[in-house]
Amino acid sequence: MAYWLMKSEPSVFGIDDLAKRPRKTEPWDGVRNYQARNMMRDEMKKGDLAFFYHSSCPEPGVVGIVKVAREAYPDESALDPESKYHDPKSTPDDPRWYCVDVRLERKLSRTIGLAELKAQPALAGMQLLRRGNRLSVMPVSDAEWEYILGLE
DNA sequence: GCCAACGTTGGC
DNA sequence: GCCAACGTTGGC
Repeated sequence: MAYWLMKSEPSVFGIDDLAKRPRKTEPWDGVRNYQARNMMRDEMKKGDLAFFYHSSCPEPGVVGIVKVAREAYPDESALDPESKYHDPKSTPDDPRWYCVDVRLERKLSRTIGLAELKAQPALAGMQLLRRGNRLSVMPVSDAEWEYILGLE
């Protein structure tokens, strides 16, 4: 079982939006970065856990835990001309983009903010904290996972 | 709104 | 294959 971190802008889709979904489950679509896609498509397994991270907002940070409910399948939003995630280079026969389904495990009791994460020497090597990091889906080590939950 | 850091695109 | 231009991300 692997651990992950997945970013979303709460003004677009936040943890409270996920909580309101039927069965608290939602396709994690719209990822348009090859590295992130490859991790979702090739490495994410059903049952894996991920931190739900709020980005581009007043208090960026980890706000909850989600579980991978369905492994990667073609991202239909790429095929939909009406979607803002539409990619004309993706076709049903040769889908370029993939998504997984995530289900809310639980909201954290509080936001564990980016500033707080940065202040932890134990997390100095975390991918999220590396300079210029822009990946929206990234792995989290077992040690990082447990340490962050210990901060809650 | 600014800007640094990337990723992608396309001409050559 | 190189690289400049451009677009996007995301913290501040």
